Amino acid sequence: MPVKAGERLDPEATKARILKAAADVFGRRGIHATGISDIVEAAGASKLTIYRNFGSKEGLVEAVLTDRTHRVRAWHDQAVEAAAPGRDRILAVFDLVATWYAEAGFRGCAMMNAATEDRGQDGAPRRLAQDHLAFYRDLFERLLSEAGALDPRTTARQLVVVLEGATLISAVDQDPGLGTEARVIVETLLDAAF
Amino acid sequence: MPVKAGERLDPEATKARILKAAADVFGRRGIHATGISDIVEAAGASKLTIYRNFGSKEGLVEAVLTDRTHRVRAWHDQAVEAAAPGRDRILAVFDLVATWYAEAGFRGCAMMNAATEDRGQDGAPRRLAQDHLAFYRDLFERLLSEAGALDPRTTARQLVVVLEGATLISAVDQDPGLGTEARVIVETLLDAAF
DNA sequence: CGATGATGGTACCGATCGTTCTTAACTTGG
DNA sequence: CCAAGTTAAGAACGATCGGTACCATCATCG
Repeated sequence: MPVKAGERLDPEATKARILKAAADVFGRRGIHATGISDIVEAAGASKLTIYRNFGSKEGLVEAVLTDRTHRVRAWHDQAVEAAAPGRDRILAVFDLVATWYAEAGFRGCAMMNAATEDRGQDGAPRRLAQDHLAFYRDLFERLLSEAGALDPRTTARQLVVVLEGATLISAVDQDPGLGTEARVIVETLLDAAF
Repeated sequence: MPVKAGERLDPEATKARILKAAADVFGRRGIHATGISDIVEAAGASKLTIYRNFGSKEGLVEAVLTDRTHRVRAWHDQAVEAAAPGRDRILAVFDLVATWYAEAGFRGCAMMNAATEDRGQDGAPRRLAQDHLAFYRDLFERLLSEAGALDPRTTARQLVVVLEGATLISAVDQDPGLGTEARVIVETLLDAAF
C-alpha cells in the first residue's frame, strides 16, 4: 500500500494517529482484551512504529490515558468558561458529560475503566484515575467558591460522586438518560449548598 | 498431600471453596489478569475439579458473580429489616456499604468491575451488573414508597447513582471516607424527596 | 541523485493462557 | 474388600499474547 504524504512519515501525525486508534479500541473492547495487533489494524501502523514510539503496551496505555485526561480537562475548562458565572458553570460540566452519555456505544470514563481493569496494581492507570478525580474536585471547588457556596470543598466532593456514579451507570445500562438524572441531583445538592 | 475427610470429597463444599477463592482473587487482581492456575493455587483444588464443576473460566466467572449478587442482596435485605421503618431503612443501606469501604483493599462492586472489564461484550457480566443495579433501584423504590416519598422511582434512581459513585471512588482512591460522604448526600436528597 | 531515516508487512520468539488428558491416591457404598 | 467415583498434581496442547528482527519501500534533504 502506498504511503500518503503528509499523513505518514510525519512522526507527530503518526503518533497522534496511533493514540487516537488505540484510545478508540481500548475504550470499546477494554485494555486487556485488546492486543497490539488490534491496534496495528485500527491505526494502520506497524508494530515496529508503535513500539518505537511508546516502548511497550504499558507505555501506550499510559500515553493514551494521559492524552485523554488532558483533552477532557481542556473540554471542561472551555465549556465552563463559555457558561455564565455562578451555578450555570457547574451545570455546564454536567451538560457536557450528558453529551458523552448520548454518544453511541458510550463506555464510561477511560481513566476509571483502566484503573478498574488494573485493580490491585499501583501503576499509571490508577495514578491517572486519581489525578482525574482530583481535577474534577478542584474544578468544582473553584466554581463553587466563585459562586459563593457555604462549603465548596465538601460540595465539590459530592458532585464528583454524582458525576462518576452517573457515568458508570450510563455505561453499564447503555442509558443516556443519566445525563438529565445527574443534573437533577446536582440542582438539589446546589440548592442545599448556598 | 493427603485429603482431609469432610472438607474435600464433598462436592458442595468443594464448589463453595472454589467459589470463595475465585471471588477473592478475581476481586483483588481483576478477572482478566487472573489465570486458572491462580485459582487452583488459591482454592487448593485441581484444574480438573474446576472445569468439572464450572465448565470454563467464563462459567466460573458467571457462578462467582451470581453467588456474589445473591449474597449482597441477602445482606441488604437483612440490614434493612433490622432498621426502623422510614428513612432509617434507606440509610441502613449506605451504612452497610460504608463497612465494605472500610475493609482493607476494598476493590469496588464485583459486578460493576466485571462489566467494566468485559465492556463491549453482551455476556453474563454485563447482564448481572444490570440486574444488580435493578435490585438496588427496586429496593430503594420500595423503601421510599413505604416511607411516603413524593416520587419514589425518581429518588430511587438518584440514590443508586450516589451509591455506585461512592463505591467506585472509594475503590479508586482507597478512601473509606466515601461512606460518610455518601450518607450526607443521601440525607440531602431525602430532605428534598418528601 | 544518493544518503538517511521512518514506515508497513511479516515472520518469528518465548511466555502464558484456557483447556484437556493422564495417573495415582483417596473416600465411599455395597 | 473391591468397584466406582472423586480428587490433586501436573504434563501437554493449541492458541494467542507482548515484543523483536528483517527487509523492501517511501519521503525528505543535502
